[in-house]
Amino acid sequence: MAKLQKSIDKRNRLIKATIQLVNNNGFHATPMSKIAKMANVSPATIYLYFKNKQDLVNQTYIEVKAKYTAYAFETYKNDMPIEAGFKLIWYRIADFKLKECENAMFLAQCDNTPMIDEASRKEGIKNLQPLLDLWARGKKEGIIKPLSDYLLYAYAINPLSFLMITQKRGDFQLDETHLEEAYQSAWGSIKVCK
Amino acid sequence: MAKLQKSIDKRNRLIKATIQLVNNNGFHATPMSKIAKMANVSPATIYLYFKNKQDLVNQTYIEVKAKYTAYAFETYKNDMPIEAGFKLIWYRIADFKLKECENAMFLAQCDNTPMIDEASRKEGIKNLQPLLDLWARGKKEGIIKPLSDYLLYAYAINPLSFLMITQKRGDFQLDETHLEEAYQSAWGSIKVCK
DNA sequence: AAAAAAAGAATGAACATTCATTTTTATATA
DNA sequence: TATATAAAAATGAATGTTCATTCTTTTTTT
Repeated sequence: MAKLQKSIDKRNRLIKATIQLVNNNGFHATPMSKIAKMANVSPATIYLYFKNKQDLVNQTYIEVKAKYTAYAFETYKNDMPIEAGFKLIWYRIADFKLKECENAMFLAQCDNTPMIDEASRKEGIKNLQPLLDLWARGKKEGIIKPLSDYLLYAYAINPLSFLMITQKRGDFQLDETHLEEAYQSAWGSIKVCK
Repeated sequence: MAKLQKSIDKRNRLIKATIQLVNNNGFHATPMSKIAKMANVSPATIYLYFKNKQDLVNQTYIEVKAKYTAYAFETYKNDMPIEAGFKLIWYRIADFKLKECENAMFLAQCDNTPMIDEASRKEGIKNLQPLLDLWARGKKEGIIKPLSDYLLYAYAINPLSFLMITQKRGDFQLDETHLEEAYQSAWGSIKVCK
């Protein structure tokens, strides 16, 4: 147990270092040697945990994506009313993007560059199912516009990534008021207008 | 004239090659030698046109951003009615993102990674002024929600980037119908609801 | 005392940038 | 107009560095 514990801890430090360094410098400008140093480990040790650099970043992506969706759906029950359920998930996602900024920035970079394997990307998307189910239910009930999931995601969820990035750059502060406004815009863009 | 013409042509080829290679491989996985080869030029020649690799990518960014905004506002007049003006600009932007996919993908990658200098990024944003002016006018007239420009951009414009990327990945096809739906979502998220 | 984990140093490839020449272009002269 | 020459542009090869990965040895665990 002690051994396994130690290993997991080391692995976590490597993943954490990868996130921070890739956020600041990008994937290819992040040398394995720096990751090792930040994780207090020898460069060679990384290869005991990961096959190579690509594998390290793929696994990091999958892990962060899983953490993200776990957080998003933690308190959601799939029999909730549509709008309440959506609001809950939306605020959880917003929360994650603002509080777990490091993780969210990492995902944004992965999702907008060719740095992640196609397979790992697919793997990461799976966890979003509960939201897609909610939308399907909402469409059936005539509450949510009958649009492609991609369109719904583009308008209801993705703007949060943009706002997080501008916030991280210091151009803009996303406070409580803004958050409520953003939610209204998100809901306004996907709900059926009466 | 012949000489200058030739130079501009070479510079254009270098910028085009940079866009294509960075789109496919990312900034740091794109060697100068490959850029040179694709532009039919010696590696050393690049340094006659650009100070170094960072300068090359910065200038490419600024140039593409300028092309993007020029296209967006080409037919817009600043005395147009709010909704008509917005609709015009929105469709021009959509058009650009779908037709000039290479250019748009490049901008998306630049805007979501640390690959561009802060100064060049600022430079690129300036050209967006006509849209901000339109929004200011719309807010004054009570037609557009009194939100921060960043929020308006996040909901009205940025989703197009996400849709373009998913389209490029082949996950989703953004046809005429979808485009109309997307416009309705965009306008729905920023217009004052009556 | 054997096996597993970790380490630091070594290896070899890739790369940005520069250097020494060559080629092209522009200019001046006859 | 044709030729010589200076200047500019372009080149391929060289340079020195950085880096991912592996190798050999040491340390820790069982």
